[in-house]
Amino acid sequence: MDYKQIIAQAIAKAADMAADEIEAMIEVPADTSMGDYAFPCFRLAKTFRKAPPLIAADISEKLEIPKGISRAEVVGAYINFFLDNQSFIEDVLGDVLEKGEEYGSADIGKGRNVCIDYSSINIAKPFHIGHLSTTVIGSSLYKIYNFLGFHSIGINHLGDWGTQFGKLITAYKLWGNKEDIEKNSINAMLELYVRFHDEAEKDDSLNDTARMWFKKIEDGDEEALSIFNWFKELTLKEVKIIYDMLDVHFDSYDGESFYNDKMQPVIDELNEKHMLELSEGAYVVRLGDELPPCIILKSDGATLYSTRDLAAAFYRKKTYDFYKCLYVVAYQQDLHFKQWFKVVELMGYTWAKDLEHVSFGMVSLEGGTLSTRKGNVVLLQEVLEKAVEKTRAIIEEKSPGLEGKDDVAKTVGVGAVVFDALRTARIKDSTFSFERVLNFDGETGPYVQYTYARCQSLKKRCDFDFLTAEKDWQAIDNKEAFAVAKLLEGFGEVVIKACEKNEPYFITKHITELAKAMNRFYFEHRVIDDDKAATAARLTVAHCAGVVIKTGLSLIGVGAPERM
RNA sequence: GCACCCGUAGCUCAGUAGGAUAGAGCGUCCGCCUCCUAAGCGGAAGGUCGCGCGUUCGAAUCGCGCCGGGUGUGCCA
Repeated sequence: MDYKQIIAQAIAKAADMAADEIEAMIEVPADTSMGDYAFPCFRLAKTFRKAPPLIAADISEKLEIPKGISRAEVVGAYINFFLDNQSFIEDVLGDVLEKGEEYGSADIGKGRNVCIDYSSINIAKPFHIGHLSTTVIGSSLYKIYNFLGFHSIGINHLGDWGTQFGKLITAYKLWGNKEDIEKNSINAMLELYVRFHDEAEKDDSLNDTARMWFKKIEDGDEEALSIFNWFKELTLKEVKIIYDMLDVHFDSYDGESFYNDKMQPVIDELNEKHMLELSEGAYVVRLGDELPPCIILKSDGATLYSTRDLAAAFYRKKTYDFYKCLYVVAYQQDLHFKQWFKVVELMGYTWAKDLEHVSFGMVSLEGGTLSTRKGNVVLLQEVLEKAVEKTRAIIEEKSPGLEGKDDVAKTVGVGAVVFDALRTARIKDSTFSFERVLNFDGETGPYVQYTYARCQSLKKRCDFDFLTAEKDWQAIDNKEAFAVAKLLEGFGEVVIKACEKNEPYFITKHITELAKAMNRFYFEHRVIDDDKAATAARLTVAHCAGVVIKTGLSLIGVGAPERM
């Protein structure tokens, strides 16, 4: 089934060259009218001392057309290869039928653990659209790695440490009340936090009180800890609602507080290795001319996030013996990760190369940057609710008789938001817009889901078992079915590429293309008619497209409704 | 100042281990439901691939230099 390889062998034989060398030169033409595979002869000009078009003609003449290829055609310096459409379609569909939802999966990660640090929310802070990227990218990677045989470990590295919690307790003791917090949860905490900052500007002694409360947390004071843990519990409870909506899961919630007692051994080791240097009152590790030094201990002796990240990395290596450890964190922290990765390397650990910062771009609002404290935020829950609401309205308009409207509205609405967040390369900045997220036309989540529902609907309309029925493959010997088959065939490679580059959008793009091809097929060819064998063949196309669309959607964390 | 990232159609983006006339969606305009879901399909218009020089048979893609935007740049995370 590896056509590239088959073609390479044939060319190699004709040109008397090494097959692997040839294979690396074979490409896929941008335009399918120029074939399915192409071999450019430009680079052979030097070795053969002939003009490229002549070389192409010579090779073509000696070429034995391999099985599965219908013809080879010389165009200028290119030899273009055309697949035998019918046998190709049959092969691919057969493969999808056989493997089902496993189609595209692999076992390249067998026995390997991959830690994925994503979402990593802050306690007592609302979940806004700025947290969407890390959450859905991380969650998608979690699924992609699992699909390829790895064992993913999802880690929500909670932001549950720091003086802000001293501030929060101070504010709570002064102005808060239990009922309000229980009732309004994060909103109430945020209000207290904002009020603290307002009041502290007038009365600096509040900051001292806050430091005192944080010290109490550190010292394990019972009252301080109980308030702190209560805040933590309420925050997680509220955020869990969003994670459930998004179908996002974690295997660990070990965050900053968890590593509080695990930093000293790292500091000791740095000391033993004579890597710590006292500089301007702080202890730092020098990283050479390329990078600024990494601060390990502040001049007051306190630790920093680098220290905590180091401790966490050692803990994860020891606990999970990871093959890779990914950090799905915005690009603002590029330097920070480069620095402490370098520290691990300088400590002599070769696994430093397995640490990877999966960075992504910023989300801003039309009115400027996001700021929790200034109230310039769009809450994710609000976005999801609006999307579901809008979907609900569309359903009432287009399919008023639909069963399970609420479930479908949820799957489609939430899917639209997630799909939108995973539609481009991670690194791109984006400006959040309700207009775009709530547009369900064109290359969107609902479009792909709609195509899936269409495929399912076709199957329901068929009154015999098309899977076991005899099929007339000639009925799908057309360019639309061929286009679907090619995209089905390319799916596995795309998943691997998405994994290698940690880019879920490769999958988003591919299933969008597949949906387009499927819709074209649907439009051009009546699927169900009186000819049973032909109907069975055409339904197989729809069925296989549906299988792969569903798998693809699930890998980016989007559901596939059976009808919509 | 220095480092990193980005710059492709009105907008949002693909395409960047060099390859054949630079692609898609949105928006705009024009068509297609007595027929399997029109959240669909087809078509039109729309581009000095930020600019210049270089490497190459060939550059949106590689190198150098600019310009524009973003991020970061020692005790926040």
